[in-house]
Amino acid sequence: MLLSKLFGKTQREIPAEADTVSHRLLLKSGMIRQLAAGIYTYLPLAWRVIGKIEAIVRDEMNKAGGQELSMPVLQPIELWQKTGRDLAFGKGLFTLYDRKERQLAMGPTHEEVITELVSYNVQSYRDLPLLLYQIQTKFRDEPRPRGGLIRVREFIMKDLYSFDADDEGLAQSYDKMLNAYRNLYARCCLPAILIEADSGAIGGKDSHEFMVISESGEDEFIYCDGCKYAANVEKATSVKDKAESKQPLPAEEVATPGYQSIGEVSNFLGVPARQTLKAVFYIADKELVFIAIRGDIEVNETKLKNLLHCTELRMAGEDEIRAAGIVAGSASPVGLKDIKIVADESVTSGTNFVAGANKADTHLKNVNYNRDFKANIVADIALARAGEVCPRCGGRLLSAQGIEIGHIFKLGTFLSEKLGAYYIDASGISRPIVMGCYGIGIGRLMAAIVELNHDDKGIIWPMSVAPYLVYLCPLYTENDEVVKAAENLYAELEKLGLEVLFDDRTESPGIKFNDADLLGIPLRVTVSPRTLEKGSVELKLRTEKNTELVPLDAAVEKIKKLVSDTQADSQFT
RNA sequence: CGGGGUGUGGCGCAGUCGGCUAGCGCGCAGCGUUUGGGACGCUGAGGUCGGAGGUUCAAGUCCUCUCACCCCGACCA
Repeated sequence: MLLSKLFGKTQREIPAEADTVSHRLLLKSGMIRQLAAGIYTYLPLAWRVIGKIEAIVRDEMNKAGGQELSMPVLQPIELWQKTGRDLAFGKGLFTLYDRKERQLAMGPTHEEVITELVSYNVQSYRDLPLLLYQIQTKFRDEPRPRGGLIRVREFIMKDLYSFDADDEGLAQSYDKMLNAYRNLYARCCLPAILIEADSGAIGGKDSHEFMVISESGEDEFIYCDGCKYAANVEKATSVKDKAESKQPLPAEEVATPGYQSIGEVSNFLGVPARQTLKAVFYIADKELVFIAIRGDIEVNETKLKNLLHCTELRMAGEDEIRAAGIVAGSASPVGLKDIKIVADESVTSGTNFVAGANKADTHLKNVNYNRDFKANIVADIALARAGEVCPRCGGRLLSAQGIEIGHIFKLGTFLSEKLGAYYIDASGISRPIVMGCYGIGIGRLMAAIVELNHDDKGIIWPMSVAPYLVYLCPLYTENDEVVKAAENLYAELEKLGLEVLFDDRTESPGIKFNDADLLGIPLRVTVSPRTLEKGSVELKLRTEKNTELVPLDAAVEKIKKLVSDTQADSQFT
């Protein structure tokens, strides 16, 4: 490809709104352009990268036994109503009306469509297992797109759906995908970390995410160096410092004039925060819920939401709390009636807590669970934090910020039951098909690769996904010798099928080198009067600092070797 | 949805107390001189100042409404 003909220009300056590394570099290199919030055009260079990532993903899916197909973007809303997931997605669903006033959803994912399809095509256990996948554009009206390609509203996604006769079959399919994912990330030079995850709106039981550590990521996960434990904060559990466990003392009121927050109250009374109980109020699908949790622990809203089986959960406003007759600042589960109380496990294991008294400027000392109050539900709704103790091995937990580059789910049978996807087993009994689904955001993957492979000069594409492998860079293009040598090289490399970006522009060396670095093409080949004087060309890998002079007649061989060597390397990173 | 911010050529920005023809840098086009890490000179093209309404002799500048985008939060496979 001649650079002079390539559509898309590198930018000297970039829009101020770009704040993540990948967003900046993809804009500066002229590879993407934003059309609206979370909606991007991929220019030719980016599209080549996308194509290469897709090819790797496709290859791994096929190797695992997947069959590719394509499904509609436009999906009747009734299909979503059947599974109830129109509510789970809520406003995240892009919808529109056709001329007959029928409502359609722009597919945010395709479990409904594929399950409907499979229900039609599968009747017998002999038809199972089945792995079907698609690589398509999906739509989600995210409340806040961000980070360039990290979180968008229109995105290319690979989704594979597995269909098995039973849980054991599902476990096998799940393992196959786990394996395929590991391979594919390795091929893309991404050090992906497998973590336990919450399954969110999609439902189901087991779920894992693949994360890549990056400050541009929007997920936090907790992990342990001692063992393999790693989980999204939404899901993570931890062992907290113990509260005291002594003989319960008689409860007594104490005056706490003007002290409301846990910090203030524990300070004033000289009691550690873990010996206090705090009250937090949520509105779960319009119902006010009282949360009792130890003062030093935060509520994990994901756990709470799952526990309450609600679709909408938010913190209650002060007026809503007051309307329920509760004294904000001194709220207490003690003596409370007619309000659902959810207690974190932490409140049941300690003794003699300080809690509110439901009376202004007053708290209660020596409050004990069971004796002084009871909860409707007791469960783990605590947020795990770095520094706490690992639930598996007793080590110290750490936390990291990351980009979610893959999410896999054991769905089970709830979708097949709702959509009538049943099969007849060997003994002639009708059973629901057991499902799994396995997603990867292709564009986000590209952004993640940039996040993890760059320097202050620009992108450093791994050979496996680079838009071109060789950046052919003649200097002093008014020099006929240079042009001739470069054109010969170009022809020979093209003949070998190597993808070459030929910088045929009459620009100064500085501009050419800087563009080469910015675009991140793995191998730069410089031809100039200086190199030709020695009958050579200069080779430089984007990953390396130093350059190497190679005789003209050996150049093609050497380039070929460098390209295939690094490509092979990258598969095992 | 709550909080904060920004909208002026393709990109980055300036524009005072309302004042006359809306500027600068980059990029773009032409010519010439240059050239191993973003050269220089000259010439030139390119603008509904986000939009609507208002105040005024006069609005990029003031007022009202509105739209878009960004950041934090909520939210989010």
